[in-house]
Amino acid sequence: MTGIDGVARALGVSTATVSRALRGLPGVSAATRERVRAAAEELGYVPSSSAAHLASGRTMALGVLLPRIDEWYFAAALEGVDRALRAAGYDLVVFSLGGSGRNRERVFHRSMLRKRIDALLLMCLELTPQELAALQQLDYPNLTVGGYVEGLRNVGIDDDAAASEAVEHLVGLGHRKIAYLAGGDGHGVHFSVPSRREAAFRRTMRRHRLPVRPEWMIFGDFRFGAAKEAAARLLEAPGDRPTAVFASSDEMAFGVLAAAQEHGVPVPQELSVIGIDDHDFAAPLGLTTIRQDPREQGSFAAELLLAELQGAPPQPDPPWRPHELVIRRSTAPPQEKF
Amino acid sequence: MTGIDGVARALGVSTATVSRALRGLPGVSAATRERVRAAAEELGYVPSSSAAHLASGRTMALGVLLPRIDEWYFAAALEGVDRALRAAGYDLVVFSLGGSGRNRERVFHRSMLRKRIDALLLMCLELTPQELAALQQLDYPNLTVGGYVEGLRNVGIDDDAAASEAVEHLVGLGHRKIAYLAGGDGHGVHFSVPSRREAAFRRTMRRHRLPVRPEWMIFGDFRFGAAKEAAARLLEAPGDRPTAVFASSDEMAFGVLAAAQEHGVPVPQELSVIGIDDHDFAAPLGLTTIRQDPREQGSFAAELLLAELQGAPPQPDPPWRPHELVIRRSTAPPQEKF
DNA sequence: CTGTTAGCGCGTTCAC
DNA sequence: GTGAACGCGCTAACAG
Repeated sequence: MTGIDGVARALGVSTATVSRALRGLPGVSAATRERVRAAAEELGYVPSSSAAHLASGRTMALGVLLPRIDEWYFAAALEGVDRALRAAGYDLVVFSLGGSGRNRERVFHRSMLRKRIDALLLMCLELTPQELAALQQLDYPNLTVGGYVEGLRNVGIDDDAAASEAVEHLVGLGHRKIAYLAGGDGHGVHFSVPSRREAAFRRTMRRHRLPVRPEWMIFGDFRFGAAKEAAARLLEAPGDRPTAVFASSDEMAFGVLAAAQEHGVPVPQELSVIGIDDHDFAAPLGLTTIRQDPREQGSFAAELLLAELQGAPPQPDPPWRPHELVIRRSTAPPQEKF
Repeated sequence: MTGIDGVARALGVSTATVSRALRGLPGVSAATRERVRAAAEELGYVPSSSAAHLASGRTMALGVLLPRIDEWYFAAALEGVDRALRAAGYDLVVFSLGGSGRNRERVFHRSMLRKRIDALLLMCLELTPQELAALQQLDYPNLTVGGYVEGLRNVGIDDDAAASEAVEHLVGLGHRKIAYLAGGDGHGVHFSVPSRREAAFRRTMRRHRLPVRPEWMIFGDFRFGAAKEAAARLLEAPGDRPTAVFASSDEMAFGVLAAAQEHGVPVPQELSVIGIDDHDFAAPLGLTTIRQDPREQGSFAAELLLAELQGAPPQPDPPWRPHELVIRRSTAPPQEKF
């Protein structure tokens, strides 16, 4: 709990010298620097981030605002962010909306504004105009990851292309009767990814002159349980059945697989299933999917922000992060039934 | 970006009055208080947490140190912590070891020590004696959640009892040939939960005079893929086959279900499966399990720490958090084969 | 290469 | 009920 002057006094040098030595700034002889390091180590001295912030204007911390932590994409992206920050000596401050829109106001008008962070990452959120204004007023360097906000730069995959490639894969296999399993709005926290993917689905279907049947547009809220139930209803419905389902997330695709299994519908013989994500379970379950890498996206976004904090010119338009079709056992040509 | 004196000047009062009014301290007339509030709102004033920290000694932030963010238990517990903190106006600083032991040293000797937090939560970690000493020296109020560290208080379920009840359930159904699927050490970050559960398994088996067969003690590293492969090897092995598997986490139990399905082993007729967690997928998949609630555990732990920060006497020994057997479709009496 | 000094923006005594 | 002044622990600008 020693302060900087404790170290300084112990060595008979000034606090400025200690500060410079410890931060690797020039203007300190190698000998002094070593003595300072040793003394700091000895005394267990670590600078106070608050005092350093006050004096320097930098908090050495980055904030992440997200809808909730306990969801595959968010947790993985957060891990990626943290990895990048660690490498740069930054700390991570997390603001979760906790799955409800309730405390948005509080977050935007209290926590975030307490000058605890140097930059802000928004994860998969849509903002109201007021919130956007509040954000711009703070003028932290900021970035969106995995979502689109008008007027903010975004890091993530090209959801249009990704969804479109999924459909192309199915169509290429010969499918014409394709159902779409839509994701939700993040438990009360609207975001724009689901609508992009759905729009891409519709567009691609239209391009191939394939019908988009309303009863085959089902909703799974990005969750296993809900997706399984929706898929079960789809499979139980009388009349025509789709030969393929495009689930707009892997977790929902798993729900489709579970429903198909319970209904005795063999995959891929009678039903092809494709997802988006390449969730950890996808490979062992043999799910064909469009892979994305949230950890990489988080790291990439954090590094972009860190570079700007270190004076790099803001990159106006970050490149799409890669996605890739991974073909496994859950998709195959449709089996004609006469 | 106005400071406290901006507000003070705008009203012709002193900064002390502004500070008192905004924090709800006594000694301010209702009228002045309201004028201050209005002006602060108007000017968009929010106190700097760093300055407040320096002046008051409190950061109004809590730190969480965990092995990695992107795992079911950790992410959910973190969400619970965040919920409790939000309610109390605290911020959350996350230190992830990122799945490797590499940066432990850095975390313990730099980040954590930068006086950014008022208290620290350790999630599922084991500490070296040196680390424990470093921690005690910091003398933050601290707590372990979901893991056991000698000398620190722990919040979590009674893993002994939980694992034991799982075995009792199987034994009660008539199973005598029970395999155990062990979890790993958190990707290089040792922790003590796996060994507790395994010990409880062995003890309970012994109590019932049931054999613990080495070839039925398999390892799944707490992950779906690894668990599925281990279970597949178990099912393929020549000779006797267990009638039940106790997986020490739900995610691993899912791996067993997947392997059983691929090998045409019907669950629960020829194989009963039980897990621990009550993961989101457990109900839709019909998995019998021992439920725990990591969100609640996180909230509970955070509230304990917050109470102590507000002067409550430290609770020496937090009560076990509840767990509960949830019986679903994956367990049944063994089917005798003659 | 090193030391001195002046704040950073607040909370907190004391006075009044 | 209110204000003036001090200091939290550090960095940055300037002197030497």
